[in-house]
Amino acid sequence: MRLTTKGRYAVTAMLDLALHAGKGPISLADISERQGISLSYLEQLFAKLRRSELVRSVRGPGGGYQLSRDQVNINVAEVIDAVNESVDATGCHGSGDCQSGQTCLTHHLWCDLSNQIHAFLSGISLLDLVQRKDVQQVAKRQDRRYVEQLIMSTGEKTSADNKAAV
Amino acid sequence: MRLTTKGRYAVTAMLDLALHAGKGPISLADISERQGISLSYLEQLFAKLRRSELVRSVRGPGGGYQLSRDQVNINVAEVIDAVNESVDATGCHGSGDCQSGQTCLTHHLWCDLSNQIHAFLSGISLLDLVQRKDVQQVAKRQDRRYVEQLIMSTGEKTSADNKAAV
DNA sequence: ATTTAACCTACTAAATTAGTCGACTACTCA
DNA sequence: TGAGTAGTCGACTAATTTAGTAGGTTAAAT
Repeated sequence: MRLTTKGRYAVTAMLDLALHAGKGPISLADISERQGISLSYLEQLFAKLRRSELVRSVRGPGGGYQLSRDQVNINVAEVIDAVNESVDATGCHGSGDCQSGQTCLTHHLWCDLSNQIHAFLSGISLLDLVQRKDVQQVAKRQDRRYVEQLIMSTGEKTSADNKAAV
Repeated sequence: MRLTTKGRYAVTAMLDLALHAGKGPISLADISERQGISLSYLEQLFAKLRRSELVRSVRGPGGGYQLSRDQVNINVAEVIDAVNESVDATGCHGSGDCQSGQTCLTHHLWCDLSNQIHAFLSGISLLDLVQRKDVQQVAKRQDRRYVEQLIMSTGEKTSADNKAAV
């Protein structure tokens, strides 16, 4: 079982998408900015998320990504699975041939744990997360920071060319 | 959070110790043989288990390791913590400074998951495992194999004094 | 004294993570 | 039509961790 920044980044990015849903496609550059994840790394993760049909992409200017399903129908376990190839805690991926073809002493323990974790994570949808108070607070802080940054940079570049107000 | 062979090996080895308790100290060579874990690697793991005071060692011939506490008072989470430095699922180790000093969007989610996993694993003692049917069956198979191997090797040595076979 | 087995340190190969870089393609808008 | 935006793709890299090796030292039993 591995639960590293990879899976965490994926869930965070998907949650960012969920939080900004209904405003058209969200670019990876925006997510990168808001969540502090490198753009190129996000590209890799979203390639997998797209293959798992969790997101849809729109190319060209104004393009980006959108959730391909309703927020209530995407759970955290799916997202992690998509980038991490499973939250399995066994070494034999559940097959039971852990010790030279036979089950090891603790095989069933890890199976139980895997089920436990999977049950927990698959019981949490993106909608659940979006509705959490702590998530909303952090999102608010991030959006504020994001807009400030935008004004700063556009102010420096061109004073008139101001396309995004939010 | 990492749950790899490292933590699994540690739990397996501790369970082996629990299963063969009351027969004096168990050598790492025996555990290595029965559980298919490299001796040198076991040494590293047991150095940590000893530092965490989960096992006591006896040096010299007939020496080995013993559980330092009653089986019912050692749980799986402790064992993993001892070798793995925690089953924490957050990237910030619970401190909440995940995104440049502030909590990231999904911080609380990973805290919840960590608690969930910890609660599950700390609720399982070595005694619980020893009493499980599936564990007893695997242990029986391993002991049988171990005795067979022992007879084989001693029989070959005394007859022709050749130490390398199998 | 010899053997056994814990103890300790340092090294290594392989895998994985977390990224970078550069080129290319699809699309929009002026 | 062409400039610019943003996804797509593949290859490459640095750092970290895992899993395991190797070699020696120390304590105890016979």
